[in-house]
Amino acid sequence: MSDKQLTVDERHEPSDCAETPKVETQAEGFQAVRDAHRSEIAEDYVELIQELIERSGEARPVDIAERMGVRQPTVAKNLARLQKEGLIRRERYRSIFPTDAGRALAEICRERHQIVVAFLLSLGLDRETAEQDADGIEHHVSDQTLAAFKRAMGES
Amino acid sequence: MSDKQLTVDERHEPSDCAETPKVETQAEGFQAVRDAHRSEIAEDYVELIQELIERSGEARPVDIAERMGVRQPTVAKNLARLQKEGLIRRERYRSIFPTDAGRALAEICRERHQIVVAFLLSLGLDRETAEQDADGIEHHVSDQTLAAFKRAMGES
DNA sequence: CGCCAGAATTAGCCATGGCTAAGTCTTGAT
DNA sequence: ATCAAGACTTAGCCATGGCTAATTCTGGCG
Ligand SMILES: [Mn+2]
Ligand SMILES: [Mn+2]
Ligand SMILES: [Mn+2]
Ligand SMILES: [Mn+2]
Repeated sequence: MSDKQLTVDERHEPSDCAETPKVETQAEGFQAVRDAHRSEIAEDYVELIQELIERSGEARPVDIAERMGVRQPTVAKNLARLQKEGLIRRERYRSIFPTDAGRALAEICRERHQIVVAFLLSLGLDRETAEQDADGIEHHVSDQTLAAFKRAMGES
Repeated sequence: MSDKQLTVDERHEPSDCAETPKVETQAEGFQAVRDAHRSEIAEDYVELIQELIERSGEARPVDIAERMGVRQPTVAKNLARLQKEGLIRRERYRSIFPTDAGRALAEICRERHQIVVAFLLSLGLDRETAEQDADGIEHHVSDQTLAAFKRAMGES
C-alpha cells in the first residue's frame, strides 16, 4: 500500500471497514473471472453445437450465428479457434461436428447449465429469465457453489 | 433453419428434445451476457476505487493493480476509459477520485455484490469461495434474480 | 443442365484488455 | 538540496471477438 504523493486536503479517515478480503485472494478472484471469460465462448459453442445436432441432426454456422445473436463471420472465426483447440472437426462448406473432447466438454457444460437453470427456477424465476441469467452465471460457478445449488434444491 | 448440403450418412434423427428455448430469446440472452461483460470493468473498478478510498483514504493505480491482479499499464488504460465515460476524475501522478456518477455506480455495484455474497454464504459456502464466485456472478444477475436472492435469504 | 439464392469463407476494419519496455515524475531519505 | 526508488505514463505488441464487404461454393429448381 503506497503512502506517497498525497495532498493534505485530499486525505480521508480510513474507516477501518468490516470487510477485509485479503489482497491476494481478491486478485485471484478477478484472475479466475478473466480465465472463465476466456473459456466461455468455447463452452457456449460446443454446448450449442451439441444441442443443434440433437435437435435437428446438424450444426451449421448459419444456425449457430442465429442462436448466438452474432454474424456469420464471427462464428467462422470462433469455430476456427475451436478447431485449433481440438474441440470440433470440420470440412469446408459442411456441417460442424464435435470431437470426443468437444462432446465431453459439451456434456459438462450442459449439465452445469441445467443445474443453474433448475436452481434459478427453484427460486421462483420465470424460465426465460432463468435461462438468460444462467448463460452468464454458469461460467462463474465453482464446483463448491454448484454443489451448494444441488444441495439447496435437494432440500425442497 | 437450413436443410441443405447434407450428406445422407451424416443425418441424425431429431430427437424432439424437451427444452426448446426459442431462438430469439436465446440470442437475446447471449447478447445480454456480452453487454454485461462490456460494463464489467467499469463496475469492478469504481467499486474497488470506492472501497480503497474508504479503507485507506485514497485510490492509487498501483493499489488497484495489485487488487485486480493486473499490471499498472493495464490499469492506466482502463482508467483512461473510465475517465472518458465520466466515472472518475484524475490529475496526472495523483490519486483517483470517483465523480458523482462513479460513486452512484459504485454504490449500486457494492450493494449488488453484497447481496450475492450474502446469498452464497447463506447456501453454506465459505467466505473466500463466495467472494470469488460473486465477483463473476454479480454482473449476470438480473433485477428479478437479485430480488429472488433477497427473498430466499429473508425466508431463513 | 445450368442458374442463382443463400450458405460459407476471406479480407480487413475496430474496440477491448492483457502485456513488456522504456521514459518521466514525485517524494522520502540521506 | 540531491537523488534514487518506486509510482505513473507512454508506446507498442498481441489475442480476442465483434463487424461489413466482397468472394466462393453448394444444391435445389426451372
Ligand atoms: Mn454461457
Ligand atoms: Mn449455457
Ligand atoms: Mn465483478
Ligand atoms: Mn461473465
